[in-house]
Amino acid sequence: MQAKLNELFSALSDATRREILIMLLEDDMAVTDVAHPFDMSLPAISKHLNILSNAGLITQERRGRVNWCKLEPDGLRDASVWMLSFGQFEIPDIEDLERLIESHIDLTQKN
Amino acid sequence: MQAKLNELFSALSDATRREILIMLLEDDMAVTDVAHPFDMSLPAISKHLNILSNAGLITQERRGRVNWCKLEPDGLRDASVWMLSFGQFEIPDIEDLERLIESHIDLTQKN
DNA sequence: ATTATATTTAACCATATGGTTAAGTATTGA
DNA sequence: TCAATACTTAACCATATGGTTAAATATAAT
Repeated sequence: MQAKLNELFSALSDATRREILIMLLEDDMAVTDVAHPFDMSLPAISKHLNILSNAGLITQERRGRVNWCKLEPDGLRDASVWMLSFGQFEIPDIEDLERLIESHIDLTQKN
Repeated sequence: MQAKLNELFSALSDATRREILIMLLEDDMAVTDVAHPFDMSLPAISKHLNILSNAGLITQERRGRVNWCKLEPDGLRDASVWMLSFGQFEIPDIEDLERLIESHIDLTQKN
């Protein structure tokens, strides 16, 4: 359990990886397409995707030469259970939430 | 924002630090007392506490020679907002939640 | 004044992390 | 069959992380 949480929170602690997750909210993507918006080499992105896979946040399915990346919807569960059971955070301001959701949408549309 | 989230998730990615947070749910504690249950030097714990402070998860208040550590109730807010806005995790099984909360209680009582 | 307590700072170490480039491996298209 | 595409693997590098011990600092107690 602790090891799993370490992996999960650690995977979430990198901004590139969080952006990848948000991109995958829209749709499944090939590795090359995930890499496209980033100023970073393909192997670097490949590593990030492995980290997200190992944390259970995405799955990858190879079809031909394309490796399709998709969100694992249950991936955040353990982390969210921990945070809820910890129970010390405020119910977030609904406007914060809306602002952030919109910023995700801006992000996925600016490409 | 991204830097703040990096710091937050990164602070949460260590099991020692998560345990410290859970201990502080019970009550404010002096650094030495925080260190007590861990098989780790005092300077190591001191570093962990700094990381938690910088992430905004705890505050420290020096009174005399004792540095009192207390939970910062709003500390998890940004992280929880991000996770909620991401919105892809299941509402956790209520039994998972109860089991975990009890495990926190066990933890704080076994001392 | 001296000593004990509570904690931090400094210097160090091993391993982990996040990036790079270059080379390797399948698969697809011409 | 040959070349292009879509990756992954390997080797490397700089910096970060999480621990250590030893020394320094500040307060409290004797």
